[in-house]
Amino acid sequence: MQEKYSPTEIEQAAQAAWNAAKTFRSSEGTDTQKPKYYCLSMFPYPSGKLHMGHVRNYTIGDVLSRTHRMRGYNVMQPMGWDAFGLPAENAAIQNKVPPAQWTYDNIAYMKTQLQSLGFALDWDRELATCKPDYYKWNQWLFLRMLEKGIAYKKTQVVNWDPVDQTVLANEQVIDGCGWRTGAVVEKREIPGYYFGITQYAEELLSALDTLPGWPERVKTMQANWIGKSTGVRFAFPYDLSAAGSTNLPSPLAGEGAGGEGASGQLWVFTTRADTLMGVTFCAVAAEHPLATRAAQNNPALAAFIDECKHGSVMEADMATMEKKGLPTGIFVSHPLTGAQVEVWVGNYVLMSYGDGAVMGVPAHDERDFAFAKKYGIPIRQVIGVAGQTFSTDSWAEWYADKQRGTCVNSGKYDGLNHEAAVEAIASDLAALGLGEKKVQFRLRDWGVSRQRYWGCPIPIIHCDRCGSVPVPDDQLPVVLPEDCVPDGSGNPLNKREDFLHCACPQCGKSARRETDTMDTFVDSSWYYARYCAPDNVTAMVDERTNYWMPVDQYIGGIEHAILHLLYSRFWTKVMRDLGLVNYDEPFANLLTQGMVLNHIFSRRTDKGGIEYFAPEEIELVRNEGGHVTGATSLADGQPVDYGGIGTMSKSKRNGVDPQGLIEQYGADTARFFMMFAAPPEQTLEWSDSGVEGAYRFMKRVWAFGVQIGKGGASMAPTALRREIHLLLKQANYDLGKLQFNTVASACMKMLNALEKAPADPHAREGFGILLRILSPIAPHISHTLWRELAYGADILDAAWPEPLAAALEQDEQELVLQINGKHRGSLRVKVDAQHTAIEAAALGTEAAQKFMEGKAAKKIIVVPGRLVNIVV
RNA sequence: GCCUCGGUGGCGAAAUCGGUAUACGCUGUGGACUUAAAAUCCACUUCCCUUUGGGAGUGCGGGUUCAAGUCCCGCCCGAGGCACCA
Repeated sequence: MQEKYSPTEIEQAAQAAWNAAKTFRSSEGTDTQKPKYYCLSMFPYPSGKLHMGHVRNYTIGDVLSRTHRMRGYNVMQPMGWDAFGLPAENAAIQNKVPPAQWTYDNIAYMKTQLQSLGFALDWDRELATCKPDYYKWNQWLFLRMLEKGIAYKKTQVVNWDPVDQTVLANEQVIDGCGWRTGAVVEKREIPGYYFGITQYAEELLSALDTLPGWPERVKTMQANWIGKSTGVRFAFPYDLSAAGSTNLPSPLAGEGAGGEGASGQLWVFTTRADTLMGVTFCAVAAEHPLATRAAQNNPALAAFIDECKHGSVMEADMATMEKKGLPTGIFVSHPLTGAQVEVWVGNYVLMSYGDGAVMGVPAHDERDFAFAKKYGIPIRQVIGVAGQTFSTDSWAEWYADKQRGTCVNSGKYDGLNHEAAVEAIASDLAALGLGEKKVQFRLRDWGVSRQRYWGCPIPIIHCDRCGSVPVPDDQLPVVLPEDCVPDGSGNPLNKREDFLHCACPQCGKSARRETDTMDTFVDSSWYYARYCAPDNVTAMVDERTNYWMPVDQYIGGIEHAILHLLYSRFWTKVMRDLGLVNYDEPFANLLTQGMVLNHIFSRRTDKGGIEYFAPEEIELVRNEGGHVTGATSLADGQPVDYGGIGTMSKSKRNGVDPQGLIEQYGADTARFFMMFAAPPEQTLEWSDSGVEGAYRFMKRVWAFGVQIGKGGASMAPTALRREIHLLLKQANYDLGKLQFNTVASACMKMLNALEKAPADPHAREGFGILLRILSPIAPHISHTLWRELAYGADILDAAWPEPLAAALEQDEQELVLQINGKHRGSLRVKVDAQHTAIEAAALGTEAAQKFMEGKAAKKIIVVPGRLVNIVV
């Protein structure tokens, strides 16, 4: 055994041994005695290099995999590549390399990085979503969903760059302008395919209760996203044939929502039907038929509608922009009073949400209040709270209070509370045939069409005679050509005659292939199921999937809390309903790791885009307190904008490559430091100060192993033995909480204790416990020392240590002494001492005598095993 | 803007059910070893006060309690998400 700790040597040897023995190959049912444990970390996008977020993610998964293996589970931990996506196209634009080649090169390099970290991965199950044998099944399931009506076609609104004549991703829109051209982005409606996730809204919401292994915050976020609300959908009738505002209400006007005829009904949804008597205007989206109609002979309105169509489609932009509106001159009738209500076009009303129209109640909705103040629309109070005075001068929180408010100025509804008023008004609307109570979801259907090259082709053929025809199953997969090089001016598939040209499956005549590809969230919605049957060429999944699924522990970034996790849950339910799998939910337990953050530096390009700088390309400017305030480019010495801290990502170029760390200190140090730095769920601002400490610890573990020898053990209890077992108890408790930073601490505390008593008869037992607790975090050094010190053949086959009750026993314990809640000393008592004895002992202490100042004790609180508080 | 989470020494953090705030580590300071440096080891390291002792203290302001980092109310700041980044 070498005197000196040499990580490169022992890590390469350990990894070679694992590879040769295929140690981490998993198989189903070979050992039916063992419960299965499917441990899955979210697969990476092959962006080029690993970053610290990956190291954190995959080390967490590895710690859990190795711990469960030692605890006797049949473990599977696979790895693959989320290989389709936008960055490959951006790289192609920059370097003129085909996305396929760039992606495969990145996968090859990142695989060597993952392997050098010593993860217990079953590489036999590796998959990449850009390979036809994987995405064939995206296409196959798409066709099944089309047959069942879960997939369908309708128009979608996209960001359109008028200069590049191309669709932009939200990420490519900066302050409403195209990232490369600087042109003001337009909203454009184009056809696209959707998945009917709203058909599953109710189950996606209620089934959250069947997921006790998910963090509450993730379930709350998903529930809010699905956004179930009970309200009233009702109509304002209108008749435009009688011009002007004097037209009489005609509640019996023609049926149909938002009809385009002269008469019709303007439908809206509200959760505050109790405020219906306070409606003073309606607002519709720029694309609403009534807006279109009004604009026909109103040039100012037409111009405003045009203006509404500029800017991005992002909700965050919509919510923060200035709320603007313009009256249409069209009046609709209040469904209950018949009063005339003017219709406005509002830039904040979305056509894609609900009916594309809302009622305006300025007195009881903060946004409507601001809108009404701005445009001089009447404000009519219809809700009151006892003791509060309403004023149209400024908004007050209670105006929208559902709990305390009751109806006022509302005729027959006066005095009713929120619920009673909603019931009464809903039933009156229903009697008129103008509305009903309705459950509505905020969740929208999932638009999956992307006007991009590097993705899974949508298996549709367009025929002039037959229309959109599904590609027959026996012609799947529709293979994406891998030699295209996008140039930023649209999808290169549109120029590929060999891809475009095909025969119509129905009539056999010449036809054109669909060039849109699928959202990459489709790829990641079922990869976890494919890992279970990666080699099946005749089916998407098979019985092995039902053995392994659901995933016992899923680990990934909190940024995926809503979209990826919700889409995966939806996809699972679709597969279940198609009879492909027998489980309802894909992920039994979920650990959402906090993001690893780093400073972001950027500069505006002359066209209004943003150019990011990597940390190694800049020099930091700090203030006296050491806080980063700015930076300059090393290349040109000119200042760059400091964007604060944010997630490490390829696009912001602020990722830190772990390679240097691994080469300098070894994988064990990198892994240990990553686990030690913070608890997994917490956001972590990257800093490598402290890596030295982790490395020092590894060296000390090695040095202790070198000098401990192979001596035997005695049974006599010692202080060391008690301390080691106490730390072990704590470590096992923390492991159960997935709090690995304190497990790492426990390892350090164990070593501190061992170093103080190297000659203790229990030192060898204690070191054996330390090695096993450490092994999931730093597997190479533990593997090597376990074998060298003859604890056993392979530490992976060793039993996980449990604390011994005999080692923890004690007959005295120390209690904290408080006087009036202040810490004043301590006292030692027998473990089995009665309360009265403890009280007497406490009162007899010197500290009690001193701080009670001769006063009598009013009350004595004894917390067993912890403290005594004397109140005087 | 909306939804979710977080804020504890100079820094990363710990504190299990409301019960000793700052474990473990980093940095720093002093010392040992060395011709010297590195490495290693030892000691100290929340702040304030004149102490051998005492006081304050977990983003800010209130509250509940014998006792609050932990529970309640109101703010401030940071991060994640907001449906075409993944």
